[in-house]
Amino acid sequence: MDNTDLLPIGEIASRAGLAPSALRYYERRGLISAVRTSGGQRRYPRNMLRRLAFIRAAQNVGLSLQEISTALGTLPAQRTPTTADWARLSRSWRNRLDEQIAGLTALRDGLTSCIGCGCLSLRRCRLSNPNDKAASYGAGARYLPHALRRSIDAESGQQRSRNARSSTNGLA
Amino acid sequence: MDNTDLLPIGEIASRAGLAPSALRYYERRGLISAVRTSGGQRRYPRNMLRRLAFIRAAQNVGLSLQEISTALGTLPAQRTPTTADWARLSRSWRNRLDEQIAGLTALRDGLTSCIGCGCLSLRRCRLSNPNDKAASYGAGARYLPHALRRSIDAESGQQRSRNARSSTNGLA
DNA sequence: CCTTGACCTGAAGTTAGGTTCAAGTTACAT
DNA sequence: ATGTAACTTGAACCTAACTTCAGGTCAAGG
Repeated sequence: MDNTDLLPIGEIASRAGLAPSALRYYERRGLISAVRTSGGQRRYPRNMLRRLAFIRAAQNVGLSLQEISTALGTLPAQRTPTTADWARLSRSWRNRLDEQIAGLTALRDGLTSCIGCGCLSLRRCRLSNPNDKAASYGAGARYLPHALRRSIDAESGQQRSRNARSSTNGLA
Repeated sequence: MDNTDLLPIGEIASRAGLAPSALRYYERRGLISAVRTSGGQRRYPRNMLRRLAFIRAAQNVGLSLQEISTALGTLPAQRTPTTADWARLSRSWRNRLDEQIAGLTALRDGLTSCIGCGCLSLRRCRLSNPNDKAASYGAGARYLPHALRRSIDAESGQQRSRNARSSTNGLA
């Protein structure tokens, strides 16, 4: 029951439902660490499973490894995190999930009315472009979860350079 | 009002809220096409905006370009798609969104109870690994939208090759 | 005619989150 | 002592959905 039992990477990976390569990758990214045997092999304490579980749960909520890394950084450095520590970290997920759910619900409802009226991609449709006015579209999409969002006000920007304002009409 | 007014790529892109490079990319992927001027420049009819709106809406629902491409392939080849055509395509999105919403809701509710009991990553938590048994985790995750899912039963597989069965216990 | 902004192509680069490979080393059961 | 499964590393590769770049062409106003 003492934590002197250290597990090799394959064992930990298997129990966490991850590939060993993923654990090495996480280590490179600074999300986890391991002690080493004299021969250089990684050994993990059992509570690493908690950390890995947290990482997976966070990913499922839609957080990037970057965000997860930041969150993990707020854990106490020298003592083993308590359940309260983990709970604190996961508390903020709720809002995120609420937002995601709200966004998808809005999208669904918009879609439903579109199907009802057959207006998809015609004027007055929340899901799509008005007939001739640019990009007022996407009103619903703003509520979408980050991982689901594409091409709307993303930092990879779709009309940020030249040709943003083309000619006949602007951004409406 | 006749569709002899053909728009250049910058114009169409701007109105659709996309980058010209995205349109060229879609063309390479076979999602759209364009007529060309004698000089080889692309010209798009106005109703291309519908198609682009569809593509964006579909992406927002979480479909990949591959899936969208398949869907577009079911449109009538020689006539201009009607609103009914577009509505048919988008009808199936509803189920998808319903599933996504249900999945996120389940995840949120699981999270809420986890926060309540402080059990995150301990036994009996729907969001995380049981203390010592591998990967029964993910039950909730299966309901997650494709774009949000990672590392659970994805085709990029996390323990599919060797070391799937490590030692002390299997997949539970 | 001439300028200039928009357009063309193919190839390469980008980000995220890993996986796969090659070549070599370690750990442990027998 | 030894066989072999599991481990090590760095580098290259992977998918998706694009963007960026280089080098060159087109279109339209004046």
